Amino acid sequence: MDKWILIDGNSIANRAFYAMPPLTNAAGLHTHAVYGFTTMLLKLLEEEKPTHMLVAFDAGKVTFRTESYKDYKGTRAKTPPELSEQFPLIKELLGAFGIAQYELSGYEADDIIGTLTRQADEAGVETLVVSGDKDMLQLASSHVTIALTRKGVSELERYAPPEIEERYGLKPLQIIDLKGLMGDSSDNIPGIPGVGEKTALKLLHEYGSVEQVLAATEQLKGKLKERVEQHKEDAAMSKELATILREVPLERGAEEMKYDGYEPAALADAFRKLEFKSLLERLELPGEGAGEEEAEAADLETVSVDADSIALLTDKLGDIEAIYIEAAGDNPHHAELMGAAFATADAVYALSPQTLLGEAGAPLRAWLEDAAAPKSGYDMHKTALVLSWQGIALRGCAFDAQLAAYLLDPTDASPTLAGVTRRYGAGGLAADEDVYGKGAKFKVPEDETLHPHLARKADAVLRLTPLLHAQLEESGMRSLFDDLELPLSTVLAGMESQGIVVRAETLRELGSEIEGRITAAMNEVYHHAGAEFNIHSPKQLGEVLFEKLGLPVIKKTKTGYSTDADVLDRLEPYHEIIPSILHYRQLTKLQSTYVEGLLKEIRPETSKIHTYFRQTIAATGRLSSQYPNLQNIPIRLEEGRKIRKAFVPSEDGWSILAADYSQIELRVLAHISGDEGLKEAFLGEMDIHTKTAMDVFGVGEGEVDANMRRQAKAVNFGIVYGISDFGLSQNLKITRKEAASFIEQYFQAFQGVRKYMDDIVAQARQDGYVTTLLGRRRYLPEIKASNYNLRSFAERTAMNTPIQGTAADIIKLAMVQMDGQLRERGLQSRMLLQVHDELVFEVPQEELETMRELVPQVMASAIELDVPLRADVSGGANWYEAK
DNA sequence: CGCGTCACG
DNA sequence: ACGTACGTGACGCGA
Repeated sequence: MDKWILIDGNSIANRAFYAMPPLTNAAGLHTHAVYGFTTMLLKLLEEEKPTHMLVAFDAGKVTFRTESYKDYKGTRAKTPPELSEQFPLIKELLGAFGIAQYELSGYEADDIIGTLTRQADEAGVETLVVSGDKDMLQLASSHVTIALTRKGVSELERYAPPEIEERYGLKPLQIIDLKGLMGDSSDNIPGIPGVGEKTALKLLHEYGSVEQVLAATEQLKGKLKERVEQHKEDAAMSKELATILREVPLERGAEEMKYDGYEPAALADAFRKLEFKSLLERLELPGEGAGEEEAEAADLETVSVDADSIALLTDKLGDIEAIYIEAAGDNPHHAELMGAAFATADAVYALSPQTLLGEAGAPLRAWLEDAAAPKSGYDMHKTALVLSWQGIALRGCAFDAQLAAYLLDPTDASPTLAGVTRRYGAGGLAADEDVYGKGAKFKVPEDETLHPHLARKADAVLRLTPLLHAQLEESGMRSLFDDLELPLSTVLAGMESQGIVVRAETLRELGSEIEGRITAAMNEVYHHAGAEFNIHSPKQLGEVLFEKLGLPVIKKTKTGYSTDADVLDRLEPYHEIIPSILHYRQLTKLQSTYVEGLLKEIRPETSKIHTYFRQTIAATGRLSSQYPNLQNIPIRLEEGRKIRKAFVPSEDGWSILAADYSQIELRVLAHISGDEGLKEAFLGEMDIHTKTAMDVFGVGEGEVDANMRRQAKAVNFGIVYGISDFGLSQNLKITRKEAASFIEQYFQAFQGVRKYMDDIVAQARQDGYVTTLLGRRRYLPEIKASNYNLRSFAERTAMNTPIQGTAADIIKLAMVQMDGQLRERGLQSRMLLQVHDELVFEVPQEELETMRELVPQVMASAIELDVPLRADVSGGANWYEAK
């Protein structure tokens, strides 16, 4: 039995374009419409198993419809360039799938499909028409089903005549009459003004067709009668325009639509070109990664060395340019060394951990520790940590391809080496997943497989190095890389290896205290609810609050009722259960994340926690912290803040010293905007929120009360985030109008800031990216999107990134300088943590005075701005007391 | 594994 | 008419 699928290519591409989040490939080409199209195709192929398939496209602007009605589709907005550039890609992709495509000058896709469905009807072939356009419903018949996209692209709603009857009370052909009466603004089909779907359906249920309605106008009444009489011609013409042509002179027949399945290799090539990694995985290609990469590697001499043959490598230490050291696991403090490869200009050597760590590996280890032996690598930060756990202190890092790739595009977090290699045109490299498997299937392969792969990776680093160097140069980020990020990676590795002592005993004491209070809060909740349930389950909690107790629904999420803290706050007046829930949530968060979570991370031998600061994650240039995250230890609420008591110095008699920048983001804003009022405020060391309150509320310093200052503080936050009246109104629980007036007042007072916000958005639109003070870039392709939400988001990002990113630049500078100072002065004090605007040290008694002076001085002078930078310092026996 | 929630700056 | 504050990471739930 044959089965045809006919797809309206233009309609589906449009749907995919607007339904999918934007996606660009390395070349900056948008690919999300192609992506959406592809997922839909894959799903259709799997579910429908068609024997014939065709995608029809509109051809050109002039069709027989524009000939009869020149305004046809006249109001339709021009296809955005982000979409039109994707049509060639879609057509190429269809080629790779082996799916027929067709377009015919003078006709639209739906006419081609209309003609084919007529043929299908005549031949009695089961057919599915896929489109986003309701007009297609007119083609439905006993053999033809119409699938319309719903929400996304892959979710289809099927309409055969019974479903159309049920939904509209109409026969398929009456869909044409429906549109004739109501028109379609997207195609600029007029219809009868004032007649919408409701009226049109009523008329059709009574009279049956446009013609019959027009013949019976005397029976109509009032305004409706007037309108129909006046627009008889429009209605007739509209019906004509809405009629899909079913007699197009097609030059192709069913034979050309035959679909025999796709060639996996051809499709994989297409996906690779489009950078559809997840789809590539879905294909599950047999022997993937073998073919071309091996051909590529054939020219490469891979020498697998062991303890007996290591001289082959150690004789050539001076020639090594690039290294690649592989470890299994994401957490470098726990990762197991898998192997290593060393690349010279003409050969690559690979070896196993036993060889590297054994007696024979000594010269190699000495070379790794030699600061005078420059080496290029990929993720040297992680490499340094993995090696440090093996007692090897990596030195002489001259280049890091991962770090370079991050600076070149910081929105691509932790790109894989295979991805970077492909993107910068340094030849093919198999993806790790294809060699190692992933998730539960992860397996370290035999050396025969592993060593050539590692060799190719080291070789890829070697070939990437000059390419990435050139790219950095071209983008003006050489100094950012050489003088800041690369040195910082070493500083970070040092901090992480050092670790911070966390007292398990203190955490356990806190934990048992919290435990009792959790039980109490839980019982209160159960008591008020009149039943026991899982409070952690938003689903169950929602049912209790909004169904059982009948509280008003404030906000919904995709999956049901929202029960977040904001909602609960608003529900507080309605029921006594609310404070108990909030308290329960607060306590369980403390217990699971901070007491139990941190306890799991303490190494029993040393009582230390070693976090992993990630340098290539945040799009703004900030660091992030994992395993565990030590950048979000509680402080705002006293109960949580006590967790900090467990963070203590690693030696007796030492202190914890913490220093944090005061208002660094607003000072950065004052500098880059050049706003006079803001600069003056900081030059005079005024309280910035009070100053803002004075200007926004137009009062004197003495008249600013706590509430005004609080509101002004929120305005300042808003300014840094890329303000919107809605966001501010939510935050302050005031009306949008009031928020808007605050913002207007702010911009009146700080006109330099307004100008900065306008200029930075304009600049982002012009250049496609924004930069920080040190030249860090972030690309914002969506700044030109036609979708309002995407564009607004990009605009706020354009305002925020230079501020947050410059603050990140500054504290990174301070860290590198601080590390230098500690060495130069031969101090024993150690830098342990960075929390975005704060640095944490452990300090021996005799250096306390020096450090209390040195740290804020280095932080404040890390860079010179038009306003002073200030850092406040504080010390104590633990992190809690250093406040 | 995605989602909702919440901890931090 | 629409839906928004910026940047992260970890936990528990439930499909």
